[in-house]
Amino acid sequence: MRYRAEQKAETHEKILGAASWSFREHGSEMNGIGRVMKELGLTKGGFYRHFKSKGDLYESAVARAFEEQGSRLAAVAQAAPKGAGLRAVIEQYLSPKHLDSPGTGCPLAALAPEIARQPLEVRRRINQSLRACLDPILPYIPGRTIEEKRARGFILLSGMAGVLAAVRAIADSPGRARLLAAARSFYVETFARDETQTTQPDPIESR
Amino acid sequence: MRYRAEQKAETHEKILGAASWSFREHGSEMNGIGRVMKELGLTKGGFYRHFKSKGDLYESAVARAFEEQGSRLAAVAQAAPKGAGLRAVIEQYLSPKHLDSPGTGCPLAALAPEIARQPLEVRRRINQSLRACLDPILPYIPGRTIEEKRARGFILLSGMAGVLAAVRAIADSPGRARLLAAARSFYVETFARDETQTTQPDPIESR
DNA sequence: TGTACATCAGTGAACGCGCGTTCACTGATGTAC
DNA sequence: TGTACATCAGTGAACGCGCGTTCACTGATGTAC
Repeated sequence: MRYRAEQKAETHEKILGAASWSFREHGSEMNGIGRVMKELGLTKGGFYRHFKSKGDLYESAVARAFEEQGSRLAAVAQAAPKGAGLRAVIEQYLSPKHLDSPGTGCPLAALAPEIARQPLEVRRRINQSLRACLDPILPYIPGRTIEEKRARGFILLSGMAGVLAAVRAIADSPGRARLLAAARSFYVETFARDETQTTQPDPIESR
Repeated sequence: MRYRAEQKAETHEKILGAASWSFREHGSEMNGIGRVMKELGLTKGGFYRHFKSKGDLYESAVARAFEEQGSRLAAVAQAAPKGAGLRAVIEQYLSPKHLDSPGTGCPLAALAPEIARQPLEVRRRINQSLRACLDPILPYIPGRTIEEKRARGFILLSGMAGVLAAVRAIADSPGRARLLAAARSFYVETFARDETQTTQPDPIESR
């Protein structure tokens, strides 16, 4: 049957969204096209009207996830009080909510080693969106050149992603919460201390 | 055919070693029992004389990988000049060699998100070996209590693992090297600066 | 010391299963007249 | 406005494949006598 004219674009978006969630939540290998399509109430045969292959979907879905993550970071930074943008970003990133919802969270924390195993061509495309994901927080990062800011932003984001992934791997629940809180303090102190001290007087100092 | 009495234990070790490498190099889902056994010149049917299931192998191999990583960290720290143990650990961890050999490197950098998706029971067992992996570097970490040292050690190791995994995901080779070097400087400065200043006079200060 | 037997690490064929992908088909909608 | 036709998003059965797992079998070695 043929549907409304915009239907195809809508379905395409729905597949992308569901896959973007599913890949982050379960990893690429554990989650098949069939499952993604079934979640949307569709059959897997129709998938190939929208994407060339599973690899094509993976590229698009992970790239999309990085773009979404970038938007989220930008929104959090902008919503924060003046001079506390980076701190807000760190606190959101290392929050219990982000810890418990990998499917809607940062793709770096959910998929980094898996992305590293992808062929060069796939990594190249994903790298572009990773860079785009970093851009929104660069204004909040100290550094003389844009390259310095980029490097420091990358170190911050990948470090936090590592902590998040590692804490997710821990079984003991109170231990998780404690380590996540300790990491939050550490990253705020290390990356956002200057920010809160110099740009705005802030009576409540962390630690 | 029956082999020498010690043969079984030897084969068991060989499977464990090959799987430990293979899981880190290719991830759990992309690497099957058949491939691991074939690498050893064996057939996959014989696998079940040594392990209950693939999951059993995964647990053992990842735990083994963490223990090996712990030994490596201990060796690096002990081989370093007095007062530069942590710095040596960081420089080894964030070295180009470690970057290019995930199969023999830190399992946290190669598998963290995948471990996070494992059932609770598996994570519990792996957590023990993760903790054991952390122990060797605790003496080099500042902190008033053992819990403080553990938290700080965890933040250091998981942060570096995140950086390593993220750099591995980058396609551009000079960019990789540059970011890895920047991360190395950052972690040395942030975690090992006190060490080189207080415990031993060191004329060459990083940065 | 020599012989018969039990053991069991490893073999290789077979299994059911879910995967990614293909394809003939369907039928509601857009279009041409 | 009404009718005939073309389009193509989505269906559902089928495919080959590699996976994890099972199992009857093999045969060199250890052990009992």
